[in-house]
Amino acid sequence: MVLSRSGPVRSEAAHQAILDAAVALFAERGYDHLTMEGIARRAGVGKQTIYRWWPSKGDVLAEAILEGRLLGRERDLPDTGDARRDLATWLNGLFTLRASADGEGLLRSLVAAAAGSAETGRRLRAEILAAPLVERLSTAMAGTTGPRLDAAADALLGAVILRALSREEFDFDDMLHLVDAVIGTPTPRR
Amino acid sequence: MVLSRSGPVRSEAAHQAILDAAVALFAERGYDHLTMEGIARRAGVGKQTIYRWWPSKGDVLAEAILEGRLLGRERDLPDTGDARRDLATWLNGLFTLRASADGEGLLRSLVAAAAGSAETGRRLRAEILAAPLVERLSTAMAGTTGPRLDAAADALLGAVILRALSREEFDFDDMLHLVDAVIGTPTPRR
Amino acid sequence: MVLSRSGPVRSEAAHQAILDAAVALFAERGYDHLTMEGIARRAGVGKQTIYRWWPSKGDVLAEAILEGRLLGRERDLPDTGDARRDLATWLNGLFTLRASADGEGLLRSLVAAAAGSAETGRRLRAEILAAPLVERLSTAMAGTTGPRLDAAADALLGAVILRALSREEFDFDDMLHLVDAVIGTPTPRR
Amino acid sequence: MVLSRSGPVRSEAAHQAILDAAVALFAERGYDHLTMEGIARRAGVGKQTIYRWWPSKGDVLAEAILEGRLLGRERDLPDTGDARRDLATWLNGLFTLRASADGEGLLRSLVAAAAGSAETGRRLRAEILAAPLVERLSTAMAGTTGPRLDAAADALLGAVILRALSREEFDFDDMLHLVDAVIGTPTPRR
DNA sequence: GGCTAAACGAGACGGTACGTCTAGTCTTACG
DNA sequence: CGTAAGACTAGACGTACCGTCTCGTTTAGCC
Repeated sequence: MVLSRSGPVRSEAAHQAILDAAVALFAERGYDHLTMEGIARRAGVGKQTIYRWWPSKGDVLAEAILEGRLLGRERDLPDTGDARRDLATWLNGLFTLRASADGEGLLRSLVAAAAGSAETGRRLRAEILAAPLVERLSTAMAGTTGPRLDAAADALLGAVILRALSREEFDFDDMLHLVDAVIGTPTPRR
Repeated sequence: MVLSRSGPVRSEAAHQAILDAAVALFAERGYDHLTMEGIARRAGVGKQTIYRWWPSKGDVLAEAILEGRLLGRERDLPDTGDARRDLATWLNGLFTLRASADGEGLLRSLVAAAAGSAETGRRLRAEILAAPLVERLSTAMAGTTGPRLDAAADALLGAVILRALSREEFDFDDMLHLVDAVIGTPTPRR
Repeated sequence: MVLSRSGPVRSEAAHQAILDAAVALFAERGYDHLTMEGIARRAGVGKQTIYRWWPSKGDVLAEAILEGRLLGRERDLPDTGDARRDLATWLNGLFTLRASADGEGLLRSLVAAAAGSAETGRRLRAEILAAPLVERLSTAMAGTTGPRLDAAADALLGAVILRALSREEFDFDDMLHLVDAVIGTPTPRR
Repeated sequence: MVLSRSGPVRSEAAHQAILDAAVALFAERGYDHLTMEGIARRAGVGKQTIYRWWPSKGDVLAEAILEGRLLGRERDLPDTGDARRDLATWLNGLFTLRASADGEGLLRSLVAAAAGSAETGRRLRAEILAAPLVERLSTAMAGTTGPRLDAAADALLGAVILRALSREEFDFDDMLHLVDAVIGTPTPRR
């Protein structure tokens, strides 16, 4: 028999409003302009209601990512039959993502969030690398599995992150080189 | 002929004290506990003296990195003749770096700094990847050069960064798999 | 016969627990650290149960005063035959009352309560001045009655309150002077 | 020679703006609706600027009283030659003071402030009782001085405070009785 | 050697956000 | 339907830093 306490239950409306607000503000202004106070204001919610359920802004964001509110469609890998180009396209898409307002890269903001919040960090890797990427990569690498496959996935995503952090320009060809370096294309041109 | 103004010149003592303080505080408490006010206090310097020469705390840190005050010795690649193991050792060292005080990873703090400051971002990639790594990698990859070589270097460092952000445990073997995935060791033993 | 309503009736246990808690917290920490939340917590009672029966913390306190839970014994006037000294002793006792915890004067806390709550204000004067003081004063003032007697009582108690608010030190002699000033002792020796 | 520190000096504009704001808000809404945040907002000042110079809202108010911004003119005693009536008039004026907005008595608010802040408490007694009252009282009491005179002054002001706290109605005649009780008018009528 | 001007330490300023606390209302499940 | 529990919106608390702006003091070159 369960020792269930009485009393009101978590408000789903507030829960959703908070996630909505967090995602909207994150997309508009980036991670370090994201504030608990701002989220509460936008969501029409008391600050305490946020602190009651999440310890930090990073964790609010982490839940939003998990629910696919951030990076929702960007995780879809194209499938043209050419895995090499598909991967490069997907990586380029990730690299190119912009937050609408001031052009601050969304990926860079996501990295800032990950650096500041353990939960977001865990999810950044887990969610983005999820099934589709690893699967396609496995095929492209002739059935490689296990730690070696994971390493390859980390290498691809990590390289894109590093490049986003560096603020340099990279184009589609650069992403192709990256894919080649990782899936080990036999004769790299040039 | 120079139109030289009169008056005192930049105080080298203050300059060094600021960098020292910034590095010390960064190592002790990580990037997001690093504050301009704290640096000024520790350095025994007026805040204005910092703002006069650097626009943000990220840029103070960037200069410290450039001068090798951060990651000084960690950038040295061991040379045992086995490039594969040397690279894995070096990557593992980078991954393992801890800030002394509260165990927050130094690499993760560095990433936070890079996410917040363009200058630090530029240098994170440029300084760490500098000559030694790329050179050794080139040898290990049978003379590969150009964008493909850069891609390989990005992949290695990026993967380590991603793994640091994820807060998961990775050991030396995992780093070996990573190196294998990138330099394309022919027959990876599982 | 009374048309009695159905359903549960006011819980006497809760009622008493609330008053007990309020008195205890008031004595420990003074009026402005007294909170509805704290009372509810200490009494093991829902906040709503308090709000259902009292509009403010001041009114909870007011009821406690009425029931003699606060200032219970302090209202007893000594009776040595010397009304002048008896009154001074009683006033001095009132002035000297301390809340146990941090030494904040109980009388001062009571005044804070009275300033914040009409009900407490009413009772502060009515309960403390009640019968014994006025009666003794009447005797001491040779049978004075009516508004003049009330004024004298107000003067005595008010002066003590004012002195408590001022945080200055007053001793027994000062209280004697006060009594003399009000009951009009013929030749005050300096 | 004074060891004076360098650096900016206290802003007189901010200082005055804060006192102005505090007085205005106090008069409008009473002591317990007075907030540091509200003062800062109204004064156009950062909260820290208030906390830098005063430990609590009570102390801000205390300074305002000292400067005569509160109770400025109310401290003037009329002088018609009839000390008894002059005193009653003055006491009645004090009792009758209203804060404009919601009718909460100003004197009661002042008492709340005094109960909460040592500095305000000290000044409530010291400033209001200052010279004029004591002097007039001395005359009215046939040259009485010293502790007995102080006691009489405390009795008058204290009684008015107590009456303000009690929320009962008192009229001019009641104040006359009070004065009579204290200055010892020989034959109190009725 | 006096003058000018910038760099310095110190730190006050108007602000924003923090994370905590309490107010008073509302919701749920129990008895 | 009164209750214990506690979630809700609202907003004040006092603190920490932000980046800017004085202050007076301390150096340089320059006349």
